[in-house]
Amino acid sequence: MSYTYQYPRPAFAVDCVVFGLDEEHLKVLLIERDREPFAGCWALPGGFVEIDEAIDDAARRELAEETGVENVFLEQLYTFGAVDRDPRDRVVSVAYYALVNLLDHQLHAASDARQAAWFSVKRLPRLAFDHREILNLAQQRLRGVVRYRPIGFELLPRKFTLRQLQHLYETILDRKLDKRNFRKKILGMQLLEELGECESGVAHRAARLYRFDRRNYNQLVNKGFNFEL
Amino acid sequence: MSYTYQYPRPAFAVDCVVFGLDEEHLKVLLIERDREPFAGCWALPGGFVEIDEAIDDAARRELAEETGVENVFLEQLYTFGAVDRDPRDRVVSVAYYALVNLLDHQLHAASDARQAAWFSVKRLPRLAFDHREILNLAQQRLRGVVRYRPIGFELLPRKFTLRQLQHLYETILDRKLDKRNFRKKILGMQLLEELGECESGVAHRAARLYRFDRRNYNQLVNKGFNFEL
DNA sequence: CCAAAAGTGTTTCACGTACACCCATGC
DNA sequence: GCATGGGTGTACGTGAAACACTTTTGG
Repeated sequence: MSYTYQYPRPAFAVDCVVFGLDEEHLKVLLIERDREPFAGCWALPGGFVEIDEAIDDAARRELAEETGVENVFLEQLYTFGAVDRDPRDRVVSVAYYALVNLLDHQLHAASDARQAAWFSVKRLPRLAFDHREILNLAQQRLRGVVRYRPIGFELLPRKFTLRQLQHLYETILDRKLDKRNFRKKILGMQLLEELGECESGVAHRAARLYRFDRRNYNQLVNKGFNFEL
Repeated sequence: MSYTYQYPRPAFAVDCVVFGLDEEHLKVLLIERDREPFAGCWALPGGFVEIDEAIDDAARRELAEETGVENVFLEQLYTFGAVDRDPRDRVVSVAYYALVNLLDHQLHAASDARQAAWFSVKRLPRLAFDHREILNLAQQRLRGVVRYRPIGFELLPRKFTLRQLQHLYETILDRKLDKRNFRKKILGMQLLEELGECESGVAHRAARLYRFDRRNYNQLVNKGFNFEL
């Protein structure tokens, strides 16, 4: 089966930069490619868009197929279309970034990925194609976006402590924050619902658990509220 | 001549949302389509990307071909890829937004445009395809971006008065600003070079002319400065 | 001389920032 | 009992916001 057009067309792909957070680092989900070009090289999960498939859907599908990750926060990042970014053919790729809670997802490599694994953004292997450039832009976007939209929560479990939340911002923004000022500010926004529970299994005083109150956030936005770290 | 591929491929286009500013309104540059679909309908300038052409280059080329507008500030906005956004065929379009000084550009409709004209964003005709959606997103992006990047200047002549600059922000952000506070803040940033000249031909006291000091802005950024309105 | 916009300072208030100690828990 | 992080309040300074009058120019 083949398809013929009057003018040549680029191939059309998606790539996903999936961020996760552990106790130490900001991490990104990579796959080891099973095919040429760059077979054996680490790369962003992604692949070609089907002809009857919206781009966002393609990003979610490829992510699920190659890594097992599903139902996550996903937004378009940028479209990369340098003529020579793929050695085989002209390939235009719409890059997405996703935020997930690391522990929620069992990784299942499949499709044309040999394996899928988390890498610290500070210790990355060599990446295929222009994926390093895509990743850099995604990290930059993430830094910009967490400061004025409450999406950092996507990286945490549904119930989390203020310590975890502060650690999240410190990791992404790459600077220390003052504990008292952070708590004052974030609690003052009325976006966190205190659950009346505490964490357990820690070798120190257990911290209170909170969750992001999306309903109240939406109401506040309607009244003109702007989240800002 | 024709081109054959193993899998079907979307057609691949660009569209440009070109903003300009006059004494009254924020305006956008539209073309009247000469061909089906939507012949006779107003639309964003744009067209198909050549196979050996970077996407940005395609946006600039189409803009020049269809409207005569060249050498402008142009950035990628978003990629639109709904399956049914074009009735003929699957077409993915990378949208760009551009900022120009209205008076610098003589409009020359050509290529597949019958005419090109400026429309106030508050009084728009019906637009082809999903161009209204693209335009809305562009306007939203513009509002977001002028507040923390000094790109508003792209909409003004090289020499401008503080009045014009304030009017620009009031128009884009759609709210009144306090004259004294605005002047204090913008002059305090040391981004404007006073030219020692005044405007002429006005029926009131002539205002001083300034220009944006890009060199100094770049230096300040290197020292950690962040523009913020 | 009238209309129209240019240009200019001060006060007030909110918010960001800096900073240190006691408390609860697990081991 | 000790190590580890949890949790809390205040003082200071900067910057945003509110606000009105005089000056200049063209017609």
